[in-house]
Amino acid sequence: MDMDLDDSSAATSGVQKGKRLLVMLVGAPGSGKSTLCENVMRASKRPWVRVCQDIIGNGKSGTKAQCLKSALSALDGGKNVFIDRCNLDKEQRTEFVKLGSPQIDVHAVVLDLPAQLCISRSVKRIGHEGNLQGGKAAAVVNRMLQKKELPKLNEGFSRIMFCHNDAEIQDAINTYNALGPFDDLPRGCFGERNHETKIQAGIMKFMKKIDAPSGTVPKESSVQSPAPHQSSDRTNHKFDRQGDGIGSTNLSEKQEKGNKETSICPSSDIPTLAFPSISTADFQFDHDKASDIIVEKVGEFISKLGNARLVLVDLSHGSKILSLVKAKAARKNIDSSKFFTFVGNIVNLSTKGGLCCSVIANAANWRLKSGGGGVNAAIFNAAGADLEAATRARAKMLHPGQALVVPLPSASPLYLREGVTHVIHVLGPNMNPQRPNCLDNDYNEGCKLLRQAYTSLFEGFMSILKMHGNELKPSQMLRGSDCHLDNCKQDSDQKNKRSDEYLLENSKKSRCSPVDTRDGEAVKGNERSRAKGWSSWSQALYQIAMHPERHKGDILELTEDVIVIKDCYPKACKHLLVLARAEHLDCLSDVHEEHLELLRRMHGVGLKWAEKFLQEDDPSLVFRLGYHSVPSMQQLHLHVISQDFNSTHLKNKKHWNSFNTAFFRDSVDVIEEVSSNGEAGIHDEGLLAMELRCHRCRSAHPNIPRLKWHIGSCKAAFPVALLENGRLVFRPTSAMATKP
DNA sequence: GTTCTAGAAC
DNA sequence: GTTCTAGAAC
Repeated sequence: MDMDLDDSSAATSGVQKGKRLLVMLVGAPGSGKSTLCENVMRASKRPWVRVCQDIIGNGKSGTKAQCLKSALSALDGGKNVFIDRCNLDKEQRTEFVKLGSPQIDVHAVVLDLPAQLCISRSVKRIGHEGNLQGGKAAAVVNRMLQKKELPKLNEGFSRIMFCHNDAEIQDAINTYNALGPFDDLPRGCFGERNHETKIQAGIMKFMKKIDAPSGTVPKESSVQSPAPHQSSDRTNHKFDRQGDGIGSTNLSEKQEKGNKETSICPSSDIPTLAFPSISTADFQFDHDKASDIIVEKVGEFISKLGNARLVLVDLSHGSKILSLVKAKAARKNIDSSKFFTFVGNIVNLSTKGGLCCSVIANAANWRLKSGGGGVNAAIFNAAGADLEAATRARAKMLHPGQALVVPLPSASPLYLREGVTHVIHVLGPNMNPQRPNCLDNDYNEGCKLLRQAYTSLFEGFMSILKMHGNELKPSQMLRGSDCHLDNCKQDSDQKNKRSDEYLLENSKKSRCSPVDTRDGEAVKGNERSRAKGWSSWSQALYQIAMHPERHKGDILELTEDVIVIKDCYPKACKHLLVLARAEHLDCLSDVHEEHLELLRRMHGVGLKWAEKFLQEDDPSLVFRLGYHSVPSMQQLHLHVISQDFNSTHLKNKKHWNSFNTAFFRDSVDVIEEVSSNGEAGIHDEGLLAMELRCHRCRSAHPNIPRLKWHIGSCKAAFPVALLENGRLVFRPTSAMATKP
């Protein structure tokens, strides 16, 4: 037997007589996977082998391929196998699941414990097999959990057991310990914490296929639910559809019965996006211009949507925008079965209007918050708190012209009642001086942004179609007498997939600063900033870069292409900014190959000032030069900052993490990346919320005062990564001071 | 970006 | 009670 395999002492020589099991453990470091294995292997009546990637390479960390080979060999040898590795995403699991066969059941046991608990266990442990302990463990666990993708039955598992605490882990241990050589465990998902159980019960009832697992099943057993079903096989032009007079079709009795019993709305086979007219209500955009743009954009996208439909919805029968769009669409010969207008409330199109739309658009506000009035308030109210949370998890704000696709949580009333699976938030241009970011009647910019908004919206819809398959016909699964649960699950899994792929923004990049938030106050500032959403306070550096003559007292150095100033709120003993003087260069994401020379000059100037401080002020200082991935202030600026971080202005986590996580992009790396890739990597703003760690010894600290107290005395060497490639600048005599 | 402050954490 | 954070307002 290979060194990586720990045979169960209770059944070392045993060979499995009945079906063998491959049990994949899924969980972060510190979740208790190895402990679970040990406990089962100690007491089980079956012969088990543990395949652990941390020790598979002659007692050291090995590869997935080695694990696969060992697992296969153990299974062939008649053993049951635990795959003891994190297996946190589907890709990591796929190859192992393929080892399943009629004689080998593949199970997953998910140790879905709180991240904090896993982190604290990982940080504390010593002698870990994979050497994941102490400081680096926290970062690793955090990173892994961010990408976590829980297993689903349709990956090929016959059984998945979710454990959320130690008691549930003990249940899992008992379950496997109790298994005799010929015992089987019930198939399905057990202990999953989501809201889908209720729906499943409804669906199962509707399908008359309730079939509770038996035997040693934990009583909370459930199976995954399909998404709300599109259960009608015909279109639903039932009530107030405006326009071309296509006849209405009433829902069949069976569908209505099913609908009533399951609380799931009937709908058509045809994927449909219902959207309100963007910007024409509260944002007071001219209706004639808006209707031109709607028809233009619908015409552009309709052919790309396959069999999917677009429906412009408005509450009012006398809606001017609907009439205009209807007339213009007819003149343009847009296929009225693919695009039509509809009078109704967008949050009850199915139950009150008989029009089933799996996707609805929301005329959102920039904060992506509920409230206000009109469609935004209606959708957030109808969808419940889950939509707010799901939205929040994906983005905190929108800029005019952008859209954000949000899969609607399955517990949402809008999902359950109306069959809405996705909401696409869209922010259009504002022409109302009483609302933020008013364009002051600038219809050049307004039309551009409105076009962008519809492009973002329709592309968002296309991304949903692409992901879920244009051709899905869940209605057949519901109706068909031979409907098989696995098919339903597979479909549901596809429909329920939650992924960042849903994020879609038409704007070329995410803007770099929050917009002015004040209702009723138009944002002043230059044209470009307004389009990008820079608010007045965030334009201070831009103003200096463009008008240095007005800021003579603040400027330390002025050249043709750069300006050096002191940071107004220094976060360290020495903290300068080197501003680029180029127009249209707001932040790192604007930087491309043509700026390489400028980047090098900025670096050179920054380095010169660091060396000046080292020679003339304090030779013990250490400097770092770099950019914030997403700056708060407009105009590309290089930070030259000493690493003492001794400043009263350093007050919060964001301050610290903006200089001490990957959010801070070292100038040398930026130059290298732009040189080789044409652009610099932008790192996630989520890094700003990470735990506080000393930049030298990497120790974690609970709050800013404690961290500052620590860094005041920490003399540990800087991490190796910072010492490489001239990322840190020491006094000139140091061998480490290098130029890129 | 900062300031202010409610309320969570201690 | 005080300290600290995080979100809103600017």
